[in-house]
Amino acid sequence: MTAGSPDTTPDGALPRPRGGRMPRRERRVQLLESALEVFVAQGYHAAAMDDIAERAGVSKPVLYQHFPGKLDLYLALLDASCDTIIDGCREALASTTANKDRVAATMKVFYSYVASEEGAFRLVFESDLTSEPDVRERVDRVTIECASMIADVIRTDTGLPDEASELLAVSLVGMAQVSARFWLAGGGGISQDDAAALIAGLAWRGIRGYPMTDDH
Amino acid sequence: MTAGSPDTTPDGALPRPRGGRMPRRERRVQLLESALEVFVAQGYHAAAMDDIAERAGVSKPVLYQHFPGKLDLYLALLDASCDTIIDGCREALASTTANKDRVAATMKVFYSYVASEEGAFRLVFESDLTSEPDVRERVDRVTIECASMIADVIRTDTGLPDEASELLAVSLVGMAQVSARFWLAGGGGISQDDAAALIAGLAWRGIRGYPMTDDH
DNA sequence: GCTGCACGCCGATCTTGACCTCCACGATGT
DNA sequence: ACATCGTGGAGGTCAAGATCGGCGTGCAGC
Repeated sequence: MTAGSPDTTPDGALPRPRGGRMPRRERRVQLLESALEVFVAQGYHAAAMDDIAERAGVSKPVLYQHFPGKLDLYLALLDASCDTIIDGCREALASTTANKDRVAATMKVFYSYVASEEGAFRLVFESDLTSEPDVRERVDRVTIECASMIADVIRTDTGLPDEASELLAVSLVGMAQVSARFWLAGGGGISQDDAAALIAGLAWRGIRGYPMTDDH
Repeated sequence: MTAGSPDTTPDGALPRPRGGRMPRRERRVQLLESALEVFVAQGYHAAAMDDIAERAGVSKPVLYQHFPGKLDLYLALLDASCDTIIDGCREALASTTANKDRVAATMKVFYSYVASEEGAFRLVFESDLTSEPDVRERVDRVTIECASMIADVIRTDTGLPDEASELLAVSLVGMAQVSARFWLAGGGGISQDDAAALIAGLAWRGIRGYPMTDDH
């Protein structure tokens, strides 16, 4: 079994002779970490199970002992990432009752999610497997659940009908996720906090402009 | 050569005996139309050259007579779709000097682009081939060029620094494209014009809130 | 009318990458 | 010594991109 350099496995651990093994649960966690790195770097289609196994420093059958198939491995990671951003959004909205602060907190959550070291957001915002229904369902659910929480606030405070509130909420989610990804790709001309505050300011100015008496 | 039903090719034309042929330029146009239908419906990876050939009512070697490979076929369609939205955005911004109307016109363009019958926007906003550099470059260029045009207006009217203007512009682009796609998927509870106007109103309220004296 | 050529076309096949599995090995605990 | 567990070298299988070698038609020239 080849290693990247003499005496170490690809992740820098000491070489493990045949049977140099881990408890099953530790191995599963390690495989997920390696898989995430590969899927984030290459996307689903360009990532081969060979690549993932190599990154984990194991052979391919080990992957199949823990996951029924490649798609299952991907969905396990996607689920975790979806939960992260949905939970974060919920917590941000619940963290205060002041709407201006809710907007700021939510924007901060999106920027932190996109900025996180392991890049799990790419499985949600930049998936190349959305033709697969199980993936599409999860990716859409992120937008729908985040928007739904935001729409509840909009509806309560503006009296706008459901469809309008939902569409406004979705556009705020779109603003957050597209600008955060652009900020990340742009190499940080603005700090993360300043960028999040800037876009939160735009969002707040926009959304506070809907008084209760407004109708369209 | 089999057909979907007796006496017709898949596109409903009468069967063409061997040698029933088209001039080269007409054939190329027809192949592009068929390819677009298949890529839009299935995405790049799930679309097979067999599928495209069958949709066009020809054999696979005919595809390779007009396009060096699958990726080239996809890029030809992607380029056309990118040009459509960039040109539309430019025309919308140039159509008036009133900023409020610029915002409305640009939003209308995004909603019309997403609503268009053949669904070419999916190659730009929902591509599953962004791990391929040639695709990534084009898809990013749409966001960057649209945002750049919008940022010029923002910078001129607010005096905000370049990076801030760009980021605000990108968030407006994100708001447009994500809300338009959500509106399309939602089955039209709101009319296209009402939806575009609603989101344009949010955008306008947000962006007009940056007076020249504002600093961050 | 015949022949040769240009053009557009296709059935069959090749090639290859990658998902997934077979069968057996080594380490560990009892 | 044996059972169990975690593991790997090797390879089966197949889908799909791409190509080979040749065919049929229409037309111009003789």
